[in-house]
Amino acid sequence: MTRHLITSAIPYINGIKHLGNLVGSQLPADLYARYLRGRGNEVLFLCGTDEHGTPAELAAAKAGKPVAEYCAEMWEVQWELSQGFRLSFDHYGRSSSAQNHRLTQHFAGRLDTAGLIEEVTEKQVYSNADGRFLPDRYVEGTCPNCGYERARGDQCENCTKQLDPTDLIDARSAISGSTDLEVRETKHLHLRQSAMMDQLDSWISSKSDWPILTTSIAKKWLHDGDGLQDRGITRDLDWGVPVKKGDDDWPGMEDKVFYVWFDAPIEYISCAQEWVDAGKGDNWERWWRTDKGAEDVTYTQFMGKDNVPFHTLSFPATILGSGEPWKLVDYIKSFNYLNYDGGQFSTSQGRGVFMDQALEILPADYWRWWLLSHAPENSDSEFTWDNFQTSVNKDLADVLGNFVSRITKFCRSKFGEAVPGGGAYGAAEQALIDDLTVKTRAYEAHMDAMEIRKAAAALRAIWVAGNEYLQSAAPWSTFKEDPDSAAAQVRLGLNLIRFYAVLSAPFIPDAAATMLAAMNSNDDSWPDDVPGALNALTGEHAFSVPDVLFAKITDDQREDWQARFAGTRD
RNA sequence: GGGCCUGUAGCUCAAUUGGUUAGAGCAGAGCGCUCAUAACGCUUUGGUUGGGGGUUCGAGUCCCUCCGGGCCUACCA
Repeated sequence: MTRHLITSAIPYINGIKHLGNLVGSQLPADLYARYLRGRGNEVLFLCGTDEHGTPAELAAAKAGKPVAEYCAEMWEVQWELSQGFRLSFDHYGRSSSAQNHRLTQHFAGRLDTAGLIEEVTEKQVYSNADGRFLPDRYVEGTCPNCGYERARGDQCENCTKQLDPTDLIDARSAISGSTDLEVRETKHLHLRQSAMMDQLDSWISSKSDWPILTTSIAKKWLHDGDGLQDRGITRDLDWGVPVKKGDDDWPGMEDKVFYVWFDAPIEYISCAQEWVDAGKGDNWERWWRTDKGAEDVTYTQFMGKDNVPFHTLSFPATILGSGEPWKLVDYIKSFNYLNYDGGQFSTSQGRGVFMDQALEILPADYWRWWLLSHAPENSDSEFTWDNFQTSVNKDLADVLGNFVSRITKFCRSKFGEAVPGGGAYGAAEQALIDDLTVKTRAYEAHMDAMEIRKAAAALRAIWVAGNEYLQSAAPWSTFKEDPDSAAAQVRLGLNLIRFYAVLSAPFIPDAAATMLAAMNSNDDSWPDDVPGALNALTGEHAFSVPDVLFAKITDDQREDWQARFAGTRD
């Protein structure tokens, strides 16, 4: 048994996430957590909401609510949805928690003591009408290069020229449209990442087994131009972690907060404290402090590719720079994007399927199966309703669901609703058991390597093997001549259902629970011993015939949903 | 502009990292079965691996070039 700390990138607070967000971090993290728990490992799986920053304030303003209230409500919404998708977090925290405030301030103090914080006076655009400083991309205007009228202050998306907000002609606030802008001086703290470039570089270089997507992004930042740049870690905002050095005030930094990307990853640690404070655990340091028991922890992070720089560089710089023995990440699994029917999912345009809508139309298992078996691991992948309907109907309804249905119903009609005890496994049964042993080990190898699509294919092959066996054993024929042999065949079939329930639980937990319950069993131990697992249910053990596990998606439903989600939300 | 990823059968994806005749699932065709959600099983048709050139005994894999798709580019997060 080993100990695994798993975190998913924490989703931003300003709205309900779409399926692309879900499959990019939380869902695969959950798959891995469930798998490792299933195999008897000790797992701490943490996630939460990322609540600070300009978009949260704007979303709250749009909703007409104080930002704290808005975030609290959205946390509740996201939490409920995560439960709906059966995401098995040990704790779902908040980056706005008191624990995270304290720890963020603690890290800042340590970094300052280590000489890694620099105070820099810089010029930023201030909007008098909005009463706030504007991030570059919240300044809009006409591009001096191409004349595009909606260029942003950081870059013109029409001609891709890099811009400075002061370059824009007729600059205006993207928030209010006000042109009453001025450039003001403001003082900010910078994290001297440049001083840690070599240390980070050698650390990244030691991770030869990480996905190319992860290391190539990190190395690009490390080696591009003059190398890793210092980064501002404070902002002129109201909502966030107040700038302090540990418990002490930071002179000159009153009314400022830490930048969301400084405090958000720290929430991974704070979340473990929240977990303890919520009474769910009793020692968070043994997961996070290598001097207090975390030296044997394997830490895996899951995230979309857009989050990679913060997890490979900024957050490690924070941890290493503190000079304290915090646990560093051991493996980063990053994902490409899921596209929607020929384009991108779009939160702003409401294009695609969002988590709440998905659960309104189908149970979580359908989505989990499709999303995980099509996870965008090597390149962007694409959701289409045709593909979704076909995959779900074929894999879940026909291959797995129908298998459960045919064997339980056959047994009920010939032997009644108890495992028949007659006969004994013969050569054909042994061949199946041997085959399943090989296939199970292959499935485990893919799961261990976090090769999600391959694991899904391996699991499906395990389901298919059951149908192949039933077809060749043909207990409906055997029964006429030799009821005892048919009994053994059916007994193996029923054992397969329990076996499938255990193996499939990481992907489709609800169906797995239904299958296990139908087999009237609590034994969900991982089949390290496949022959033993396929002899677990013995004669006279009562079971029940479950309802249809997976109803098929009809053509009408598919067309309906395709039309409903093509345009804008609502 | 720069960097990275990517292009394989009608569709979604593999290919032990340069090694025999490029494989699966779905869709299509045929056969079988009748326990089952018109489900299952078996057989089978599909490929000039985006185009072109090069290195090599050997290239989907390495190099060059062109074409297409995507992401990132540090103040959105």
